[in-house]
Amino acid sequence: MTTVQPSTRNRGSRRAEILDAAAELFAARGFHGVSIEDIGGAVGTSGPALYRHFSGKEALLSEMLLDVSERLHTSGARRVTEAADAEQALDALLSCQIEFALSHPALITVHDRELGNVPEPARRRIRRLQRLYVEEWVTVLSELYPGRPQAGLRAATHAVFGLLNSTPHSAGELPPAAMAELLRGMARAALAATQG
Amino acid sequence: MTTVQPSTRNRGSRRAEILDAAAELFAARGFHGVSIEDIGGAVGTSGPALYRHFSGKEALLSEMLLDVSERLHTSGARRVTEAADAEQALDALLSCQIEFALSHPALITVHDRELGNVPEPARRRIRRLQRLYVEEWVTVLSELYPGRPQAGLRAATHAVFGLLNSTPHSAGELPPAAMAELLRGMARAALAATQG
DNA sequence: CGCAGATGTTAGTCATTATTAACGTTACCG
DNA sequence: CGGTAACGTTAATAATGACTAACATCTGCG
Repeated sequence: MTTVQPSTRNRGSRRAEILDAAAELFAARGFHGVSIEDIGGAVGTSGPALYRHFSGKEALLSEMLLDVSERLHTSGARRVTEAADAEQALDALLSCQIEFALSHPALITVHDRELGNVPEPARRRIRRLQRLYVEEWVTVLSELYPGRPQAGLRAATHAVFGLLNSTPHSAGELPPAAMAELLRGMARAALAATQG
Repeated sequence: MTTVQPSTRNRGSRRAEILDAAAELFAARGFHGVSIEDIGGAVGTSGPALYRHFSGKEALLSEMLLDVSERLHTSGARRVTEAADAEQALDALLSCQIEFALSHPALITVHDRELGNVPEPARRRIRRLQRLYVEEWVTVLSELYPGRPQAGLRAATHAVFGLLNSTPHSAGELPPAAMAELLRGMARAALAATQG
């Protein structure tokens, strides 16, 4: 009855659709709280159809987190090299992170909750990308606030991530643009306060 | 063989022990990623022994989250009423939250991840306590920074929670006292930057 | 002593769930 | 046309896991 033209569809669009749906579900109920059947249902197919696109549930999660880590890291890195000075570099990092957090809250949520469920080959790669991303921030901050110990800057970076990623918890309190400006201002001030 | 004196034990100490172990496990692997068997194993008994202390897995989680919400809310409320002015009240709130986050990272983690798995009678109570706690912050902030819209202050409060609760992610980067001071300074600055 | 209560244990039970198997269908390509 | 690749479907299968039942044990108290 409902005949959707299958092969006219964009190549790989199905994979993306599944990843999106899974991200929402994982964010809402946690990796183990979501069944393959749930994910299938969310994209209109039922259950085992997923195995035509992913080798398993863990592989799906792995790909999702790997993609997020890569996007954050590479877009951050690119914008930093384009920046004229440390001040602008920090602005670029803040923009990237805020834009991502506001437009993909589910991905952000899953990204910092579910690493523990990623199996080992991929886990290491994701960790490495996360570490590199943090180091981008620390490098910029070191240049901007010289003389402050790296350990403190690293902790401050994590704290700012926590601040920026709070977005999913305050869903809809403010319009996105206002939220973005609020977060940027708070993050900048928090980082500047890094030294007592 | 290994005979531990059972009834000489502190009354209710077993419950607390179980709650502690469960908090660690839930924080590490998520509610659905932990089995009753796992929790039992973590306290030296095996599996169904838990049902002597809790009516089920969900009840265990409910009690855990209810307790956290209550402790945050009531200790915050008490210290706020003791404060001489809004400035001191904010300091008190910051102290409570930071102390709690640093000393019970697992509880903090579970508290803001697993509300969705709490069944309905308790869910509502926890939500109410959380809302009240946020309102304590917003009230103090309104007094401290008059003229700023409540919606912005609410969003800022959530953002500061995210900042302070980042503790589990930067485990051991800094000694606790230094971490506490760093977080306090960053949070204060972030809140002060609430207005553009 | 002998019972009560608190706390465990092991062996079911029953549902859920990831994954695989076996089997269509549809569209394009030679 | 005929075949093949992409994509789905509905049954198994096999494991896991929450919860219950039936059965100890041990302490303290009358």
